[in-house]
Amino acid sequence: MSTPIHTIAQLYPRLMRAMGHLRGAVDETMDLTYNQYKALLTLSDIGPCTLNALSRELEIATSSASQMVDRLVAMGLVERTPADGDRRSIVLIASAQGEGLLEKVKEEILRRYQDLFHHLGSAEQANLAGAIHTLVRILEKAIHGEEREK
Amino acid sequence: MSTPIHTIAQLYPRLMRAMGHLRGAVDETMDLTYNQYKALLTLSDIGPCTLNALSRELEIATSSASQMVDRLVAMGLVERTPADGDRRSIVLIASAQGEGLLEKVKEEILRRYQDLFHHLGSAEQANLAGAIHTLVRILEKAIHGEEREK
DNA sequence: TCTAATATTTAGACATCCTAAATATTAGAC
DNA sequence: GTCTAATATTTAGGATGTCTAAATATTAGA
Repeated sequence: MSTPIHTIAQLYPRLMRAMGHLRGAVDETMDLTYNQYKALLTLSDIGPCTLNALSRELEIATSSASQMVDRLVAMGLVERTPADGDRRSIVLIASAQGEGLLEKVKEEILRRYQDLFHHLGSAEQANLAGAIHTLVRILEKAIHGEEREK
Repeated sequence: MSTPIHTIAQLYPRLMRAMGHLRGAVDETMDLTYNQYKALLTLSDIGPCTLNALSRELEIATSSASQMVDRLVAMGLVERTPADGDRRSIVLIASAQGEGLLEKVKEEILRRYQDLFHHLGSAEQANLAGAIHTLVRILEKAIHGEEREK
């Protein structure tokens, strides 16, 4: 038996390692840990939100998100303000400094990828970009479908 | 400017999140942490090796690998034996139990992926498998090229 | 108004990672 | 041949990131 799903499961370990290298390229470009980068980026992407919403998006416990935000606030990258309307809630936003850092990291990632991929011919670069695009599109579709089922 | 590399850098956050879901599917299928799974799988893939070789492969400090191996040995999944020839070295191998666990996890990942992807048509499943295959092939080529430069 | 639900934080525990230092062994200069 | 430098691993101490459970504060609803 060799369905596409078998192929995917079989490729998973190699995919995992290859992605590790791609992530390593990101790690090297910043002072943040990868999880801090992920949290800041998520916050910037989804915009002002509560701690609850952020923890749901990151798929971690609310208490973990609380501590993560503690560190980001201490670094001046995120701001905590009380929500008006519900005094239990707080509103989180990426600070101007946080947004600036994300911008800088984005540029550095680009430079790092140019180093990593400059050996590939332009056809292979285009194939890679196409494969990533396809992967993201289909995975997002599958994940979205799964979430609706719950 | 919009080269393929720009596209890749731009897609990176979405790729990271989508891959997170794929990894989540793995996490749920086992009692090991993800890092323990990764270490065990790597050990199984590269075969008997020293701690140094394993830490290089996992791209973590040797001392971190030492602790990781401590836990895997305590669980009976890995065996530490003194290397003959160089008494400073040890040889690590995945135990029969460790290999058995990897086999079981592989089957469970397959089941999990069948759930995750069953909504997609077979054409989309084939596209996804193709994209992953392309991604792995090209990333491994780029990484290999980079390592040679060092 | 009192109880239950919701939003966040705090506490305690474990895994993972790091750097630096300790230990043991081997290799190489001389 | 011996002494020093390099190598392989472990141990120690510290930071982050995660969890569950419990504490606190506030809101919603019977």
